[in-house]
Amino acid sequence: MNIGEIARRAGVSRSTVSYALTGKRPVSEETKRRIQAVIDELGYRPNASARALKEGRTRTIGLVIPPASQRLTDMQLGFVASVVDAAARADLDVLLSPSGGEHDRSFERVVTGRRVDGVILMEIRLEDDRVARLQQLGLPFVGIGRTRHPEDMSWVDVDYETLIAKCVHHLADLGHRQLALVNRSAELVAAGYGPGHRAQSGFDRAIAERGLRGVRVCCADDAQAGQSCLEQLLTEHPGLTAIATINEAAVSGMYRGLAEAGLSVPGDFSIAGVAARHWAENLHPPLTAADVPADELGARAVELLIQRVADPGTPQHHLLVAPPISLRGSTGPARPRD
Amino acid sequence: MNIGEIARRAGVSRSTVSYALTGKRPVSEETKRRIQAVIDELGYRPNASARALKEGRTRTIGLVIPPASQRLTDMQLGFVASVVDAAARADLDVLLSPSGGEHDRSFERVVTGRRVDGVILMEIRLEDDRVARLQQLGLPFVGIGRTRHPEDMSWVDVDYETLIAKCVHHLADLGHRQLALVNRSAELVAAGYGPGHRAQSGFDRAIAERGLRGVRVCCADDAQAGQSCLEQLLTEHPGLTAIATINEAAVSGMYRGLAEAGLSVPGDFSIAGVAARHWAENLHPPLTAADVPADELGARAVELLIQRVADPGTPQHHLLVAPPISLRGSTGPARPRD
DNA sequence: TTGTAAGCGTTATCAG
DNA sequence: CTGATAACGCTTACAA
Repeated sequence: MNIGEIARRAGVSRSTVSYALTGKRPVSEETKRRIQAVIDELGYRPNASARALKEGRTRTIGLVIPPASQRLTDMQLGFVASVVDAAARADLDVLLSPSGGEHDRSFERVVTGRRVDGVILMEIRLEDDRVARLQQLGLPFVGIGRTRHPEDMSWVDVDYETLIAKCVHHLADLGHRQLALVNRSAELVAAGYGPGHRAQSGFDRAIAERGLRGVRVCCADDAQAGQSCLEQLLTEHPGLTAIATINEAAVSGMYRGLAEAGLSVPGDFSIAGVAARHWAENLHPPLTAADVPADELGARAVELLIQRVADPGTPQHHLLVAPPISLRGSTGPARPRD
Repeated sequence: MNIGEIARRAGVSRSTVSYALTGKRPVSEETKRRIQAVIDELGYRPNASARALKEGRTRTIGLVIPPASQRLTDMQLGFVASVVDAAARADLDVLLSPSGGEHDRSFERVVTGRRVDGVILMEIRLEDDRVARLQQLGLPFVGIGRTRHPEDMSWVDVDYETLIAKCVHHLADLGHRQLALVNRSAELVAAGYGPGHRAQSGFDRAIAERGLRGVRVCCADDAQAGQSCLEQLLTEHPGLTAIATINEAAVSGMYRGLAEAGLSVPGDFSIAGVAARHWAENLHPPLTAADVPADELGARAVELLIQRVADPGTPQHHLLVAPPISLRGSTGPARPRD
C-alpha cells in the first residue's frame, strides 16, 4: 500500500495526496474528503523510510544508555523514562543504543547512516570518546551529564559537587565530625565518571571548610556491596558517625550493615545523599537526600535536542541543577560511637 | 556524503561500491582496497533510510514497553535489557514504544509506516488490542507474555500458574496451613493482566489440592504498598503464616511490615514468590523464589522474531518456562501465630 | 570483473 | 486548486 495506490483510487495525483496529508498546499475540501476516505479504508500510512530519505530527517532520536548488562540504577531508569516520554509527546521515536565500551557497533550504527536526527547521551565520562565522535560527525546531541570541558556541547546535569558539599554541611550542622563519602564503583570512578569525581571535590571542599575528618570509598552499585563497604568503614574508622553518598543502590545494604552492627539510623548514625526521590522515599528509614528531578532533566534534554536539530547554529545550552535536600528520617544529631 | 561520491573518488561505478560493501558479488582485491581507502578517509556509511527503502526492511525491531511513567519492575527491566542486548548482538536496532493505553500514538507510529521489521510486545493482557492490531497489520511479532487464546501468536512466557502452585506446595510442605497470595495492583489485574490471573488460578488450585485456607489480595508495585498490605493481612487473618507473591517490588515492604509487627522471617512467617534473581538475592533475608530467566526469555523472543521476519510462514512457537524454586532464607517451618 | 539503469515511496518544484 | 516529474541514496537485475 503506497501513496500511488491511494492517488489512483481517489482519482487524483500522488502530489495531491501528499499535500492533503501534510497540509503544505491548499487542497479543496471535497478532494481532501475523498482522499481521506480511501486512506481510512485501506489503512494507509506513509512509508517512513521513503519520507526520511526525501526529507532528510528521520523524526527519530537516539538514546545512548549504559550497557544494558550492568543494571541501570533507579535514577538512570528515571532519565530513560522521562526522555522516552518527552520524545513521545513531541511525536519522536526513540532508538536505543546500549553502549559504553570503547569500540561499539551499536553506537556506531545509531550515530552514522542518518538513522537519527540527534542523540541524547547518558552517563558521560570526563573524557568521553563518544562526545568527540558526535562532534566530529556534526550530529546534534545533548548530554545528560558533561565532560571535563563541556563548553562546546549542550547538556543538563546534576550538580553533584554542590549537593555532596551540602550534605556534608548538613551533617556537620548536626554535629558530625568524622564523615565518609560512599562513591560509586571504583571502576566507574577510575574510568573518569564525572559525578564520582565531582562528588569527591565537593566532599573534600566541604570537609576542609568545616575542619572535619573525611574518608572516601568506592562501592559497587548493589546492596551487598553497600553492606560490606559499611562493615569495613566501621572497623577501620571507629569514630565515623555519618555518610554522604551518591550510590543510591548501595544504601539499603548500608542500612543493613548498620543494623547488624547494632547501630540505629538516625540515632547512632546518619546518612545523606543524592538519589531519585522514589528510591529515597522507599528506603527505611527514608533517605535524607537531594531529589534528582529526572523528569525535568530528561524533558529539558529532549527540548534542547529538538532545538539543536531544528537549528544547529543555535548556541549551546547548559542546565546545572542543584535541588534542595529533602530532610527525611536518615539524618539526626551526632552521638559519638567510641 | 553518498555512495556516488565514493564511487567517483575511487574511479568505479556506484554498484561496485555497493557490492564491495555487501560482498554480494565478487570484487577484485585491488578495487576493493581502493574503495575501502576512500570510505575510510571520508568516513562514509550507507544511508539507512535509502537502504531500508530499497530493501524493504529496516534492520530495526520495535520494543513495546509499559508506559514509562509507571516505573518498570526489576523483572521488566531485565526483559528490556536482554532484548536490547540480543538485538545488538544480531546487529539490529531497537525502537522503543512506551504504550499501554488503548489509543496510542507512539504504538501506531512504530507499527505502521514500515518503521520496524517486527515487534516484541511486553506486558500483554488476556485480551489485548495491540495483539489484534499487529495481527491485522500482518506485522511479525513475538509476545513476552500471552493472551487468553495465544495459539495464533508466538510468545515466550513465565508459567506463573505452575510457579505459584509450587510455592504453595513448598509452603504447605513446611506446615503452613493458612496462606495469602499477594498479587500485583488491583488495576492491573482488573485490566486482565495475564500473570495476575494465572497466579490466582495456580494459587486456588494448590490451596484446594492441599486443603488449605487461602486469601488473595492485590498490592501496588512498591514497598510502601507492600507494608500496608501486609499490616492489613495480619490484622484480618490472625492465623496467616505464609505468603506467595508475584509482586517483587512489594516484598521489601512486606518484610518491613512483618518486622514492625515483631515477626521474624522465616522464624515466624514465610514468603515465597516469583522474582528476578538479582532482586531476590538482594532482599534481606534473600527471597525463596522461582528465578525468572529474563535473559533467556528476552534472547529467545528476539530469536523467534528474527525467524518470523525472515519467514513469516514459519509456524508459531511457544515457550513456557517454569524455573525451579531457589530455596533461600525467606521460608521455614510453620510456627502458629495465634 | 565491472558498468548501466530501473525503481523503492516520498516530497517539492515547476507548470497549468 | 491540481498534475507531471525530478530528485533523495541505495540495491540489483541485466549487459558487457
